[in-house]
Amino acid sequence: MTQQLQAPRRTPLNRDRVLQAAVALADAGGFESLSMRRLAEELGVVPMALYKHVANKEELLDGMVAILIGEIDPPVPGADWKNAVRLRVLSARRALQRHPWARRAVESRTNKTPAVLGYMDSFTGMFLAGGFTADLTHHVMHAIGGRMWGFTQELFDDPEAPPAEQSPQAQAAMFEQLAARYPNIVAIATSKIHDEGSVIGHGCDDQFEFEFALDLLLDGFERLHEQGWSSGQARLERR
Amino acid sequence: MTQQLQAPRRTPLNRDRVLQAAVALADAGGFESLSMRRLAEELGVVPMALYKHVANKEELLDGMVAILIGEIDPPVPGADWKNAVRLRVLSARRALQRHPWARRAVESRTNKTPAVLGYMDSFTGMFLAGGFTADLTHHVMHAIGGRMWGFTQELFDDPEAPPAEQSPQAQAAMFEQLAARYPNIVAIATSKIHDEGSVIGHGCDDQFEFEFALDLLLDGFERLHEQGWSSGQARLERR
DNA sequence: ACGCTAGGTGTACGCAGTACACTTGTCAAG
DNA sequence: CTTGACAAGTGTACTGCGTACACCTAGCGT
Repeated sequence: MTQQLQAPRRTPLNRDRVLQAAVALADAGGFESLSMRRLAEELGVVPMALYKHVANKEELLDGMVAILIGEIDPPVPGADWKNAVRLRVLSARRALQRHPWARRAVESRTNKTPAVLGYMDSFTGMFLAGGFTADLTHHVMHAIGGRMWGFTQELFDDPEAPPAEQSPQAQAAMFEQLAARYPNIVAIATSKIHDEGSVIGHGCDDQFEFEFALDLLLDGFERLHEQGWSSGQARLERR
Repeated sequence: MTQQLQAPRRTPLNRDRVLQAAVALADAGGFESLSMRRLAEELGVVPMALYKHVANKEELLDGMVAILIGEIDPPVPGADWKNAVRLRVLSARRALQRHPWARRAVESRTNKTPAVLGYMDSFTGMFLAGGFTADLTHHVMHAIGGRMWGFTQELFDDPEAPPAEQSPQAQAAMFEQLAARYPNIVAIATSKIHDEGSVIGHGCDDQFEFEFALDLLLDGFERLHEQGWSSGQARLERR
């Protein structure tokens, strides 16, 4: 009785609702905009209330990463190792793209929560199941590194915000200057324009770039695997 | 006269001294410990004084990255592209290791300062000089991504701080649990122990891992280059 | 002698994370 | 029905951060 009349008596918080809200907040406003205070406000609660459910902000981030990992597809059952890995990495990549904050979160964490370990373990298992030696698997896991998480250092992010309005000759002058200072960058940018009939600063096909590197690595792994590569032998062969 | 008697009249700050001090501070205390206030204190000056020399903290970080880039060796003149790239990346890696804060700094920045562009340009030039097409060079630059900076996402960082003192049977129980939960990770860790006669948590040979992935990529680049690879053709061939 | 300017100061604001002491609603045991 | 333990939420306060803005001051060219 007292309940429905006065205080709306919102359902109490719990760890999961806190994490979900944090994810939603970061999805909407980016990694930077996620603060304990804003999160609390979003949940209609005083900041310190959150600390009944997560120990501190670090743990909050760990929990968010765990949610992210939960969204990555498990290995597809029937596939050979190469396809299995490929599909899974691309699934991870999609998850990352749904949650742009995640790259920063993963980078900032010294990953060793159960969720992270579980993901890495299952990932490792794909190579072992494919007949890789533990040795090769180990190095391969290192090599795939960040890519396992579905991202790479995006180098050519947004190439120089919209050029603002500028007279054509000013633009040409600017271009001259760029070409003088960074001839090689301009060379490859120019070749792209030629291929695609697009304007400067068109941007790259991130997905293509990502798969390019991924497949290069996977092909390399395959070759080593077929050759019975081992790290001991490799060490000896190093100049 | 007034000078040498009273106020010690320290030499005035300038942008360079500020940046150098910032680098020193971050070297000593890590990325997290670098704040404008601490930096000012280190320089014997009030925080706001720094803003006469750098616009804000972002610019400070950009300046620090520029210093870092300055420490990377230029391309060695005589070498073929592969060696040139390899040596340069390893030089970048050494610079990164001298300045542990740099990974975070580079990650957090949306790199397009002149220093960064200059480095990328010169890097690009190594491939072009090696006879790579602009097309291949472009994708290769993406693929080498973070590695160009001398780091990769270090996944297995410090594997579980020193095990603390614990009874042998407690340790064995712990191991059982780990093995049950993360069988694959344990499998590769165990194989490493076997090879090297070392204890658990020995850690990885980061340098070896780094070069492993680097060479895998470089070999891949070489193969594509020899085959006259082009992205247009590659797109067509994708399933 | 004078005022401009570059470099340094002081004060203050809003935001962050979180320690610590408190109230309050719920429910099981006496 | 009382009680008192406990989990959830509150309020206040502290420290540290980046930095806006007004001010001072020494040294210089005119």
